Amino acid sequence: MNIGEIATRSGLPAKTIRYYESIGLITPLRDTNSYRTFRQQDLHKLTFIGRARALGFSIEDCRNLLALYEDQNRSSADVKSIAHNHLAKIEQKIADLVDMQGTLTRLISACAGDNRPDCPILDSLDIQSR
Amino acid sequence: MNIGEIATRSGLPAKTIRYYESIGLITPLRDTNSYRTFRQQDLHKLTFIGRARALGFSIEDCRNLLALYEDQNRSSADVKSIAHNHLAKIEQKIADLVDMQGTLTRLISACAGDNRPDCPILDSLDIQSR
DNA sequence: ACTTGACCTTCCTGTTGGTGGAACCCTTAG
DNA sequence: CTAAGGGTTCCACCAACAGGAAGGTCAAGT
Repeated sequence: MNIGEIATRSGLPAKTIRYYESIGLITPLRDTNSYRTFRQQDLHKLTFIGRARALGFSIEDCRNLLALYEDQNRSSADVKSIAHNHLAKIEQKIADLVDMQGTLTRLISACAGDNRPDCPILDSLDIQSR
Repeated sequence: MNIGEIATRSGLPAKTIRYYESIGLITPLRDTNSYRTFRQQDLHKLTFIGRARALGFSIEDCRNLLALYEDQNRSSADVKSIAHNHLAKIEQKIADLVDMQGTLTRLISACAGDNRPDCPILDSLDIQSR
């Protein structure tokens, strides 16, 4: 398999796949013409990474998850731990964003949104108003 | 005011303030010794930017909000529009994160988290399982 | 006058996870 | 023979800073 085909099959852009190779996530073989040659296991890994990334895992998390994935002697506790830490970060992000959402929603609904300059949104950002 | 003092007063790191100058958000004066000299209006702007950033606005949004803030002939509709677009992005992010949260929560609770290798988290990332 | 320490300066690098483009090579069909 | 559509490397860029090196400046204490 050349990079174009594996890109289609894995759903990842060829650029991304080259990048993943450059950071050592995958190690495709090379043909005599210097083209990358991907095996089934590479497709496997790339699909795995694509799914993990879709769940928001960082590249470093993906690297660790891949290592566990390939380690038949792994403990599921290690996987769970990575996932748990990741979930905690996501929940923190959600909390932060929901805070912003609340404030913005309030400000937006208080703003007339017409051609006059008065604006509670700007007021709340201005030091004067506090 | 030197950079240290305005950093304390604005709550922003000196590094960040220098960065904001480098991208043209603020334009402090310079003393003869080449030290930056900040006026009250600079503190004002930095505080404004800090609050906008805390609401998740991008630097470019901040730039536009600052311009509107200083434009006495602004229309509040323009401010509201920026805020509205930003809110939409935040809500999209929340939705994405909540999706991840749901999937992760399900997977984590299905994972034993013991010293055995079997792991539904890895299974769900593996192509085999679909 | 000298030193010490706390400021300040610029410049360069690294972060995360890629994307875009240039310049060039390889292969195959018409 | 040439053109299209692969592939290759390398370099630059994005956001929004943070860290650190190397050096200039200032104020206080001795």
